[in-house]
Amino acid sequence: MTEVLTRKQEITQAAAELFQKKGYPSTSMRDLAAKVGLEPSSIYSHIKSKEDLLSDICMNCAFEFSKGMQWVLNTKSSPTVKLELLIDLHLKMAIDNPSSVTVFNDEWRFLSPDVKEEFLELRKSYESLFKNILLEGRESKRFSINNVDIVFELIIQTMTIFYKSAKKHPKEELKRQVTHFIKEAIRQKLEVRN
Amino acid sequence: MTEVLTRKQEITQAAAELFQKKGYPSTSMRDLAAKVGLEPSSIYSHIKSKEDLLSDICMNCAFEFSKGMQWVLNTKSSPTVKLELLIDLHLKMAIDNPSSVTVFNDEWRFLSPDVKEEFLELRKSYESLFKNILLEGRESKRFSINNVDIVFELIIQTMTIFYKSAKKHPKEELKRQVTHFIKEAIRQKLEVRN
DNA sequence: CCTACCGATCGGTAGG
DNA sequence: CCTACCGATCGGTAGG
Repeated sequence: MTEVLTRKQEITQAAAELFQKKGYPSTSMRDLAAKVGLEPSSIYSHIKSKEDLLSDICMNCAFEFSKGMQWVLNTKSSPTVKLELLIDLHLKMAIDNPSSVTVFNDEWRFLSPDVKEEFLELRKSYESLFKNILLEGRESKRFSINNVDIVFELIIQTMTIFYKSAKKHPKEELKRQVTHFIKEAIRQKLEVRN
Repeated sequence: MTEVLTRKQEITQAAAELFQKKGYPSTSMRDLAAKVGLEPSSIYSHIKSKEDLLSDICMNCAFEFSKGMQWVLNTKSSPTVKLELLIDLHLKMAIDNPSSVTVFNDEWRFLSPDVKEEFLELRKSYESLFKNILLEGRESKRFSINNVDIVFELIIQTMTIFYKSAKKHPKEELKRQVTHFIKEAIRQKLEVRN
């Protein structure tokens, strides 16, 4: 039973690596078969379609991010700490499964319409919860944020460095620099009274 | 004579829009032909190959960025002003030709090996000049930058918001927010003497 | 998990 | 700029 899961997971993992390297549309099932040492048609004993592989990878990441967000919210910590925990979450996702997260980020537009709709709903919910933390931080005078939508996107883009450069820099260094960069960018300057 | 150029440019522009929307590998010459109102084979009266379209788009952007960098360096202004001008440059590129810049950023990996090599050389040179400005700012105590390589990548990633969100926000608002975000992120905190 | 095979689509050419 | 067409490759199925 674990044997079946393992085989399918092995294929899915190999697919994630190929989708990352070559992109989803130009990865062929023959590429994938060669990578896992099977004949092309044999792949279909384990998975339903090429489309399903992409769905599995993207939706899995989406759920992991949602779960991570719930965990962060449950800590009931300050906006500053929540933001730090979210940076950790994005780093952890990138370190644990770099291929899947890259595919999740760059190849989701090739999802079939149905799955894409579900995917975008999850993402929208995640974005909304993230922005709430930024708003909370602004209202409590911890963050200096003029336009929450723009700053949210800036933070998200900033964190993509985790999987675009994960190999080039040590994990802890990356975490320190990114956290510092983001926190300084939105730091509330206290007025100095003379 | 301008007629010839115009027709080719029209096709290249249409290609950029399709490559952006569907990705290079899954854009077919039949898609492109339909978009410009020709039969598939007629495209080849104006361009040499699908590959050449991608090369034109990517290399053109690369040269424009290089030219922009030279212009900025020639101002011989302070690192702070140079950084602001580079942010303007990235914004201007994204506004003037959003499709091409997106393709330049996301689809260059599909360039043929020869062109890719040339492309990466141009990019490496651009990165090097950009980092020099950051170093200059750090040495003159204007920027607080711990790891130049990481901060460079953070800034570049930050600026991708220009073409990922150009439609969602007014240009001037985007420029103000992004410039503020980056400058605060690397701002040198002056020590306060009591 | 394999052999054999399918219809569809691809980038591109010949010839006018 | 079009008609006609090519070989290659695609995702996937039938049948065992």
